[in-house]
Amino acid sequence: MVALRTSILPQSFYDRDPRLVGPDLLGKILVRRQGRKRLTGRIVEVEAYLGADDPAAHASIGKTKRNAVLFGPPGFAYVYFIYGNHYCLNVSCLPAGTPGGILFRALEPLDGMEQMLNSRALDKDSDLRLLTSGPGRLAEAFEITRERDNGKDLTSAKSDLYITDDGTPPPQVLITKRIGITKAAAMPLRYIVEGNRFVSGKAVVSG
DNA sequence: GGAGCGATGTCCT
DNA sequence: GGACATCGCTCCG
Repeated sequence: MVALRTSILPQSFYDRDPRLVGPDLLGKILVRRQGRKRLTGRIVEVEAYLGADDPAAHASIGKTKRNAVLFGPPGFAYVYFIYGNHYCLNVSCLPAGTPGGILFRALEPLDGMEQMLNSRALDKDSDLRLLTSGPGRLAEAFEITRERDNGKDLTSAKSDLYITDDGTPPPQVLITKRIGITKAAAMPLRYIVEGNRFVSGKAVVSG
């Protein structure tokens, strides 16, 4: 392994249309810092959610107490609770006043897998895709909750949750329809790393 | 391996 | 009161 320079993605990275931020996030690394230890995972699947023109987006109904982070400055965590069971992590995009965000749907686990297994209540010989393939799963593996993380600055080294670029070359990106929504289901706003086995849903068979 | 479905809390109308 | 950016378990083939 070549030693690569790792840096936190700055606010300017997120101060763009989610359709540009989404594909650029693939290959970057989500980091949860817990004292000396870290949980990390490479981002392999995200979805873009827009504003008033995207009926599937939480922001489409206008600013509410719940979705306020999406209307704030770029680079902040929007965490919501869904189906009575699961948290989902997003990052805000575009300048304050203009809503938009990216939903994190799958990671390839790197560091701290033992703790992720524990958080997910899985045993050691489980399929590792069960750790972080799916928005609810990755949130649970990284112990992400609304109470703890909503509104957190993901561009600050002071945060215990942030996203880094370790210099890995950009992956081959595949664009598809979004998953698990009923409105605006045809919009091509899902971005995945082609062929990566940690992408959620059906295994992507190459060749 | 794939379709069907229940669980379960929060938000908004 | 209904919808919901999910998951894991059944049941069927």
